[in-house]
Amino acid sequence: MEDELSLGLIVKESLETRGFEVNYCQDGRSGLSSFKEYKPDICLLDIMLPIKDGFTLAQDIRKLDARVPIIFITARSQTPDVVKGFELGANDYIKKPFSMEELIVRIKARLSDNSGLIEQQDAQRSFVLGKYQFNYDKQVLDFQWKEKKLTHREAEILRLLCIHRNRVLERSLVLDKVWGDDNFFNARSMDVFITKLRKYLADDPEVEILNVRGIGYKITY
Amino acid sequence: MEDELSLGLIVKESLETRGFEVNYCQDGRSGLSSFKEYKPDICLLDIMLPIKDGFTLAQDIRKLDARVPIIFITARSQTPDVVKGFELGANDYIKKPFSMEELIVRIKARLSDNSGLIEQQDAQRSFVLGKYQFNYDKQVLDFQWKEKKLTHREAEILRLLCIHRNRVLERSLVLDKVWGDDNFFNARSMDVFITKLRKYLADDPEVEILNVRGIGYKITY
DNA sequence: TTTCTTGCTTAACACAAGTTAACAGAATAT
DNA sequence: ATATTCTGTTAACTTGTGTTAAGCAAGAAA
Repeated sequence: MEDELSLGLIVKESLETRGFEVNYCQDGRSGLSSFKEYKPDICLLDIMLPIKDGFTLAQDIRKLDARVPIIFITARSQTPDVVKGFELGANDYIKKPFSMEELIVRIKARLSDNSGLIEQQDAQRSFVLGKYQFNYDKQVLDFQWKEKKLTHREAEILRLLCIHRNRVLERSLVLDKVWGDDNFFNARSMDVFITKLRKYLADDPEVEILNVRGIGYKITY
Repeated sequence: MEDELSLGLIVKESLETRGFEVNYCQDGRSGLSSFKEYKPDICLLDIMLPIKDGFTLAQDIRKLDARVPIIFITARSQTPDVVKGFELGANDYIKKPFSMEELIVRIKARLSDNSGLIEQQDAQRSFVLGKYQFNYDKQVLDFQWKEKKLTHREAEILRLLCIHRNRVLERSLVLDKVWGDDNFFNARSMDVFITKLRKYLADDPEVEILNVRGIGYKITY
């Protein structure tokens, strides 16, 4: 959805070259009906559009979809315009002239915002360790019929180990992620947790938490 | 976290004038330790910082927290710098010179990205918890044929837990939202409510309220 | 070997949270 | 007006969790 025929077409074609599917409209009214029809993943709007301006279009789109990312791409670079853009629910505001590379990283940034929570859920939350089954959310470690309840700390450390299966997990990374502070005492505390986890995992000799002296730990299974 | 003493201070003071709480660091290393200590809602980084540059700092922060918004504010406006910034996980990239108004709307835009889903869920008033059905407005918890009436307090706490499903719900947040005051006695009172809720939810072992020592509770189902 | 460092293990400890019951005030019923 | 029930708070005691310390074991360096 762009104004100047030439620039709009250039953007459209550049994006298509990089694998984006683009719906290009030359005025605000057709922009809105195109939005309704195609339900795009993201909207790039100019402000100065014929028939219905970009600000109004953004408002209309927001009424239909509170979450779709809206980026203004416009020559109107005055602060009040930028502020208005954001206040109408835009997620970014790019001033002309701009480079295609910058436009693309900004598009990707806004696309990935919305998948943020999904990504988080993607982060693995359940693991099979040899004959054990570990569920991070429930904080339980199952072995055959018996179930061992883990504390939050235990579960966090075990999850970090599992995510780094067969690779070295640095002590400092665990300390920063779990304790938020890498100091001597927390490091000693972590030793204690490693001992506990090894005890819990002792029933299957295939599963081992190996030490990498001076660096960290590595789980193998 | 800024470089030029003067500009950084101006930004800090402008933001404070508008009610933001600002932690200003003059080099990358202190920026990182300040991040660990204060867990800010958003990070504004310059690229050219003494000791540890802003790109590296951004990477370090991303390792600790995959979701906190990071905005680069910098004089380095070349496209490759912008691209690098976004690739390291930045959420916006503002080029100097900029207006405070623009900075503020961009900060707000990034802050609201992350709270978007939470806000939306804040409105949720009815939940399915494993085999239970919980209606916040009616203050009832249904299990199969039987219906348990909840008190207002019980319903409020259960709702907060549900909204934060599989995430840790901080004690202080509950105390502030439900009691309006986070003190020792209210905290003990909250313990009693947690015990009650666990009893009510005991019929489905899939539903559990887990404790996270020193922080709060997490419901899983 | 000796010496130094790093990691392992156990136990004691402090404090956070769990449980139960008694209590007090408010709301409701008699 | 009085009794009863409901709701939330307070208290006392128990249990759970994470930290600290101390001694020992294993590796690396001298």
